[in-house]
Amino acid sequence: MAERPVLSKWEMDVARVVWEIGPASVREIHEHLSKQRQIDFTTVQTYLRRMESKGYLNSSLKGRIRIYSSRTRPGTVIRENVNELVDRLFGGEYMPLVRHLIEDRGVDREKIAELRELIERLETEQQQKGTADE
Amino acid sequence: MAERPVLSKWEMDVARVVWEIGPASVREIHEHLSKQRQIDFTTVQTYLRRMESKGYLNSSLKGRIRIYSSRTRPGTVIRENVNELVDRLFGGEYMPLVRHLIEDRGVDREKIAELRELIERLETEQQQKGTADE
DNA sequence: AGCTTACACGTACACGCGTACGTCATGCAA
DNA sequence: TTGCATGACGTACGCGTGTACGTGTAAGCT
Repeated sequence: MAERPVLSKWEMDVARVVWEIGPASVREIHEHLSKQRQIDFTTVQTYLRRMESKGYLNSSLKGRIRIYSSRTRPGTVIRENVNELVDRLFGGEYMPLVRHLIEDRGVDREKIAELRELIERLETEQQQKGTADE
Repeated sequence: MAERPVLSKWEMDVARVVWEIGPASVREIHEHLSKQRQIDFTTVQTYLRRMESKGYLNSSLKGRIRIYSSRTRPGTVIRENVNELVDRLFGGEYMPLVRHLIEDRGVDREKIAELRELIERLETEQQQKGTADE
């Protein structure tokens, strides 16, 4: 578990783009981000540089163009961030967050079905582990 | 929905204490926090000052002691933070986060029961709304 | 060959945050 | 009544972050 400095708010957006489009030049990443918000080319460049030095990205020169690629999988970064929030806001317990989410946001039929299916699956997995114990 | 500057990482911890113990002096809050981590009295004082100017706290002098109390309910702040994270990491969709939480952390029997109960309840609520539609 | 464009890279700068010191006033003890 | 303790409040400082400019250089166009 690499001990990385955290990604800042906006760096995270850059990371999301890199995950989405894969290894890419600054320009490509910038173009992608520009669709979502006004942001300067060199600002993106700075983000990428910093993210590389933080260990989140790799880069190499292809000709005179620098290509950045991700060193971290989305799942890892998401987990780190979610854990952080769960610790901070819910004292490390994640069920209250689950509860908050579905109570606060509300669920339609579709989501209920999804949840139902999910716990169905988890229960059978659980049972398999369970039979070993008893 | 007051447009407040966000609470920083550590300010959040202070907020949690204020929510927990209610209106309190700097010293009381500092003592509470000290149990969790080494932190200077005046640092807490600075946090409280800044949090008041951000609109999260009220304060008044009781004699020569300043008493801080919360202007915001935990639910509100939690919601803001969770929304922020859901936007940033999951593009605004909260179900992927629910999924992430229970898949990543795993659930024991107890939690499955809790979930089951929760969606049971939601379903009946849903149904009541549903009958109006059809 | 000279000019323009595109890009890398160093540098900058203001603001927020985490942390704390120093000063001044006030209340209590001797 | 003269200290000492306690607390408020102003101030500071370094680091991270959001943002971008300026300079140098290489590639392509004329």
